[in-house]
Amino acid sequence: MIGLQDVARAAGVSPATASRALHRPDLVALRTRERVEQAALELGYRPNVLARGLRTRGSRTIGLIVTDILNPFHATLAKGVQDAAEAQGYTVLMFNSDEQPDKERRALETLHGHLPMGLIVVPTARTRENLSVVAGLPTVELDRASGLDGAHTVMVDNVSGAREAVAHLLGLGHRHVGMIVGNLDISTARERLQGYREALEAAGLPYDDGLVLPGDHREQGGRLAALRLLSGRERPTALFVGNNEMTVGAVLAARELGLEIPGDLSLVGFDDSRWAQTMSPALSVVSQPTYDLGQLACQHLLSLIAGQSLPGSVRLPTRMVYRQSTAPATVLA
Amino acid sequence: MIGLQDVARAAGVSPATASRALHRPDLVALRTRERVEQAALELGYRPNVLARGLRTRGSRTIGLIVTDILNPFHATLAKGVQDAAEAQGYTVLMFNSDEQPDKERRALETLHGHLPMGLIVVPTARTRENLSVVAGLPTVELDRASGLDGAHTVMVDNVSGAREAVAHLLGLGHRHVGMIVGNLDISTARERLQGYREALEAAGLPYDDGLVLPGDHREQGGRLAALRLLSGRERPTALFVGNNEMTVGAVLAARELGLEIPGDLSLVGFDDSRWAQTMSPALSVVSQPTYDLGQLACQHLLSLIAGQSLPGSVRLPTRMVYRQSTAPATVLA
DNA sequence: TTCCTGACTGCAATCGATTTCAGTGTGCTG
DNA sequence: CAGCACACTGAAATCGATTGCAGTCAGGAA
Repeated sequence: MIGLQDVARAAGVSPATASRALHRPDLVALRTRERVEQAALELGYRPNVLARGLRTRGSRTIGLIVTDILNPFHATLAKGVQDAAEAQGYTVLMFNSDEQPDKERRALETLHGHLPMGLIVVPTARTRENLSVVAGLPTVELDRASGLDGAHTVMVDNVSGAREAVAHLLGLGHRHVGMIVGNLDISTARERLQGYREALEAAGLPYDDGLVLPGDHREQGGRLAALRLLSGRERPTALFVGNNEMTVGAVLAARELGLEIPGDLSLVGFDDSRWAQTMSPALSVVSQPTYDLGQLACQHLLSLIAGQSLPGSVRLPTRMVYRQSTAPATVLA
Repeated sequence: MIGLQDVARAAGVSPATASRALHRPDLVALRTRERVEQAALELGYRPNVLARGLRTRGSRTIGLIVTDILNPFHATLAKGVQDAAEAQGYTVLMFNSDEQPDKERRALETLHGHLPMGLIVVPTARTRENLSVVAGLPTVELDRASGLDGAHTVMVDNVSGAREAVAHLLGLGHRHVGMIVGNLDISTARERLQGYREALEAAGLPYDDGLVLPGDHREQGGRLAALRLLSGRERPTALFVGNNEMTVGAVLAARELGLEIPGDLSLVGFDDSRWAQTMSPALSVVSQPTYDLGQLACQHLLSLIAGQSLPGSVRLPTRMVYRQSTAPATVLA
């Protein structure tokens, strides 16, 4: 490995000068600097990030923990974060928590040893406690809020997104609108449920516990919840599903039960995706600016690292996308 | 930050002994070791990976470069790699090349500074040259072969997968089977084309240049290629598409042209996915053991790092999945 | 000429963990 | 009782880059 030593020797200067030439150009005579730069180039010098990080306690590295990289939503978040980080010369250490607090904790511990300069995390149910592992590290919570006091969060406006979706269904005349909600330990689930309730209230309809079922944010959980919800005697004629994977499950459940969409069942999902566009009928969804969310979180974090003080919480708007999975309620009277 | 110094002081020993106690237990008296372990636990000691890596030149870190994390195929590869790495206590530094040799090169340079112990890369068109940046580093090529001599590769059997898909279409009576092939600088594209040719040959049919169009591995490229292929006078009655994203494009193109699948056009894609299963008609595909591919590549790399010598190339089989996007050719006479 | 200033440069310490080498002390053998 | 081997432990060097401090030198002022 080519070290700064080698560059210095080749340029006929001390390592100290070589170091300064490369990143504090104003402190070095022009001709010296040129010699060093030339030597560095010729030798293909790459600074040893470990040594530098050790000395400066600044690794130009940030940590990212998402809950499920296989979920395109999270993959897109990750891409947004990475692109923004790379643009500023930062490297991202990415981990998966698989929604498991234990894995999240281990990821945090591993991360801690790498001395990252900041952290972006999509919280799990126990992030609030887990974050003590990296206490003091600038941290941004992405997509969800752990509930930690004074935390910086970058999220979408879940309440109004959900409200709009449910209002749309109610506007079509549906009176039994079910919801598959997700794990209520997680802020997005709570907020989307809140939006659902607000829409009902605005329409003067009562909130019915029996129409709201939790899922586990995965396809299987969505499918099971939908099967139960749609097999009851008073089956809902419309369904609002709280995340993308569970929506797949709900579609599969409807097919299993022989329910036509949107004829027998109107469906709206939260978060858009490739399959939501290509399936038939194409799915109406609450679309999120996912990539922007990731980028913004990263920029926010980098500002934080730079010592700027920023508003604690950022909300991006969602956008309702109308496709073919919703239809007016048939009047059975 | 709690350092080894602190642990040593708390345990009343020298840093040297503390270090040994934690990872060379046989060299330290039992009681000393216990004191150190206790102190480490109480103080919440986490080794500084930077310092350790600097000293040992072994960071327990591996690099991973995929071409597009937004593509679920690559996301799945990445998950496989990460899970396998984590199981062995390795941390993964992941980068995206976005299929661009320049970005790949920058990723390699950044990676190099982090002193990873090995590298897994999904090659782009110019990986062969780019790899010189990390010359000497144990490297495994994943999904594709860069063509580098003596490289270790973990791939699927593209030729036989493609052959099987095309043979299926031919078996249904199709005589004009088109292919959207991908960038021929990339080994998977070449191999899948090879399979296409072999299937034609086995059926005694001539190879027709006009039926084979390149795409760029993205949705848009697939769509444009399909539009051209399907707008000609002698339009193919069946289409084999060489990767997942381009297949979406082909489906969209068919819809634009008002072609029914499978009535007017039989379609087989390479690589399965969520949307291939939920779209209607559900898409027949050549399915790949994607997650296994990633895991295997990582295990292979870790063995390499451990100094074992291994077979240079591993091939996993594909599996043809028959769904509803193919039908017998209508006899027009 | 002498002294001073300011622009550069180099020495050496530093970050934290590992590891070589040189002790120290114990117990055992002859 | 002397001598030795062995089991432990600690001092100090090391990895490579950065940086506080001090030194050199040229040019200008007095």
